[in-house]
Amino acid sequence: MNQNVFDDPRITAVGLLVEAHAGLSARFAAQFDEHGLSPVEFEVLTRLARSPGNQLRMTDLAAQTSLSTSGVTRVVDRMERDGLLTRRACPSDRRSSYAVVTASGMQRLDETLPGHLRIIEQWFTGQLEPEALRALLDGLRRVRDAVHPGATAGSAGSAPAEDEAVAARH
Amino acid sequence: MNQNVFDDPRITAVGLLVEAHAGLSARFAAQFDEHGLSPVEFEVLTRLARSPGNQLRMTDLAAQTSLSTSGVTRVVDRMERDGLLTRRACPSDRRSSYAVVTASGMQRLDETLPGHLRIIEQWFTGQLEPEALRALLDGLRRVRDAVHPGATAGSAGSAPAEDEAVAARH
DNA sequence: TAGCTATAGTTGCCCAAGCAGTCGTTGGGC
DNA sequence: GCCCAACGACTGCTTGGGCAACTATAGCTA
Repeated sequence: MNQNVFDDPRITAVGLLVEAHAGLSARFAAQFDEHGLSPVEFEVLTRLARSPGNQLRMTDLAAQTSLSTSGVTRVVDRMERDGLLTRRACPSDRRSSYAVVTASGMQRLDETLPGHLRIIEQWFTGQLEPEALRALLDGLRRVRDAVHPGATAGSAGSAPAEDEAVAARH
Repeated sequence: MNQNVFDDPRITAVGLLVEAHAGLSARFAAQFDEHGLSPVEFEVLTRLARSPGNQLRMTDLAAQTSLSTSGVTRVVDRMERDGLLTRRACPSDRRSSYAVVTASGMQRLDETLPGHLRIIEQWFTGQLEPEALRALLDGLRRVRDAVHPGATAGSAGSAPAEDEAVAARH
């Protein structure tokens, strides 16, 4: 077999993206863990916290996260059990329910966020000069726009503001 | 709560990285699936195929992939069942065994790789002019070097050729 | 208003993977 | 040569998450 295939610059490029992502994710996970949160829980918490009223319908939450609706049901189960979230009935549609961040949940998030930002700074954004960082982010944005975050977010319809979120604005 | 925290450029930066990665991963997974492979299986196959003799000891394979040793045991189980791999006893150390790619495994890989490269080209490298791509990869490399892929790979010792790619060095 | 279809959420079942414990093997110290 | 700590692989147990089936509600159409 053509051994050189694996030296193809395209393979290398993907390798870099994957490794950078994996490395950062590991750092994040370790810090979340210090605050008793899993990566998904942190994601859920931020998504809710940035939404009006600190709440979101289960489906919308699923659309904004990396989870399926059944996945959301279970994460919310756990987080409700841990007191970070509550379910609240939707007055206008009895099928729907909101996941709402509790005071305790907000507090947990407040405790976690500063460290999280520090880690991003330390291992990601702070690694590059402003100009190089800008170039990196521009590139990522173009790739992101191409592959469409639809895979992850793409909640068509009711999602506010075209989504975005852990995403990008522009 | 300070709503603006979520507009922090650091959060946005991470969002871009995560979404670009997730979007690409989804495309890859879909194409792998067309060839009856999961992402892990593809990773295992490439790692072995690029190693001398198309083989690697279980532990080294684990070190080069995103899996634990027990994870490797099971993936290799499945792939052996499917005829893509075989286990071979290590003559010099009876504790170790090699995972070896079979002819059928190599063929599967050959069928899969061209499409994979095409997808990388189409959604990633081909999205940017050469200069912008170079800048993106430089940035990724610096971040990767900082977070050390050690978290994912870190196979000290016997790993061949300093590797690269989805891997890590020293 | 009766009926039909689409939607929101939950649950049963399954699978993939990690951790920790086990067993056999090895190699160094003496 | 003997002993013991370290190592390589595998297995039991548990956890997280997806898909598909199911229930209840909405809302359109006639």
